[in-house]
Amino acid sequence: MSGIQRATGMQDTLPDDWPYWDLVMNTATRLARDYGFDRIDIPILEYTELFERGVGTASDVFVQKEMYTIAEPNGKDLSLRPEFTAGVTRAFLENGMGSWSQPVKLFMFGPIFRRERPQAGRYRQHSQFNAEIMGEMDPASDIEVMMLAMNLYRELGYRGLAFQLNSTGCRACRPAYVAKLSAYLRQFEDQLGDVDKERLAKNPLRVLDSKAPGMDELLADAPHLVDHLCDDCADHFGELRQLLDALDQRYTVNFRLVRGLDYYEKTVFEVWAEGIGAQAALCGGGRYDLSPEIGGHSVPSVGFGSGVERIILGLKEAGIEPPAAVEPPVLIAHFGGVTKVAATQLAFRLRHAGIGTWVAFASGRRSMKSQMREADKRAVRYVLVLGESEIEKGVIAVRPMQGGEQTIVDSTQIVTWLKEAGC
RNA sequence: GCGGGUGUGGUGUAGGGGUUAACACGUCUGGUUGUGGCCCAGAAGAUCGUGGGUUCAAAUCCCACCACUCGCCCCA
Repeated sequence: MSGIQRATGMQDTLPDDWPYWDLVMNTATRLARDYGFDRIDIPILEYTELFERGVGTASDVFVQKEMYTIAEPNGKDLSLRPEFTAGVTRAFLENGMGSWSQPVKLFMFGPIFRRERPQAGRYRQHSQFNAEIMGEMDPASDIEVMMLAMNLYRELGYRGLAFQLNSTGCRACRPAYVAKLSAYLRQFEDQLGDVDKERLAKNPLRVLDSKAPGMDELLADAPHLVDHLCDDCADHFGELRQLLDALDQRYTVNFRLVRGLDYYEKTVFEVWAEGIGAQAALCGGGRYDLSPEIGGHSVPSVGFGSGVERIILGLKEAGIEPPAAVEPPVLIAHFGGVTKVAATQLAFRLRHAGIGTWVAFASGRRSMKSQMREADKRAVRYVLVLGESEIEKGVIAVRPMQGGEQTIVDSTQIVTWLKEAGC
């Protein structure tokens, strides 16, 4: 087609998709509230500097190439948020949440923007469900966040879910490990692809994440980060695993799980499901402390983000159907003129009474047959026929569309009648 | 930013140089006096992604671009 199209990587969410969105958002909200999380909304636009200092320290690619930035006359550029974490951390500090009852447990929904190449389950604008526990170091808080994600997918009907778990250590223990890993990888440098050679030079941890063929063999004897944790990180990880075991949760300690945003420390995790193209991860999360980066005191936090479009894609592939949207059970047919006026009045009377109602529109005359066809396509339960003769007698002809005899109902009784019929 | 695939009415497809671009589904109207689903009749709707080029002639051949799509990078 010609004319203006959607911008690259943007999606229209059509009416047929909304049952899925309702299902996901309602389930997530209910679970989050059961777990003691409160909803927060934060701006879609923030000063670019926030992301530069928050996310930028971890992933310069994000900030330099993947953010949508709007130049402002005063020089304080704004950017569409590429993730939630920097924004909630800012909101935490700005609203003095450090003086609320600790920890602060928040969840949020909303669009996220990243200027990357679209592919299956990945868009330039996508919506995330995020949950964060802020101001708490206890590994039990890691568990709550992880279980919120897992149970969300379970309740939605996903099968074959698995936790992928790792610890990325902390400032104290990670550098020594990275040195060991680099030394190991340099032995095989000539076997690495261009991309991995560059990673080895810039950020060796990311080589672990490589999808290049032959990496399994190459990394077979690579050192594992979990074997090189400091006491603090090792204790945290150990307790986390104990708790997962106590909850009978299956998980894979995946030494190659390295999150792209490496502001994470200690816990990192994903939940994997099969069949979403190359995007197996339904969510990604972990422990972080972004607050010092943006000028605050330490706020140890743990959270995750989950892409709603990706969740829905998986539901569709698994053949999981959401409850159908509730459509009006009644359509009013008329013959124009005074009957149109009466039909319009009746429609609003029914709607005020809480009965969903369609009215047949017609700028001129319109055959009963045409209106009945419309009623059939709209799958209503009753057609209320309102013509001259009905108006004269003060009645309405009620035609049941799913079988049964057409009946005459007194106009004053129509609401009661429909309610009793279950509308 | 890099690579592969694809681009014909709303949707799914057919047509592979020659006057009115076909089919199915969908949409709308009608099938006598005010009544659905089946059936019948009819209508609307595409300058064949865009722009160049070759040719007497291009939806059909060539080039470029764009979009969509799958994957890489990165990530939910």
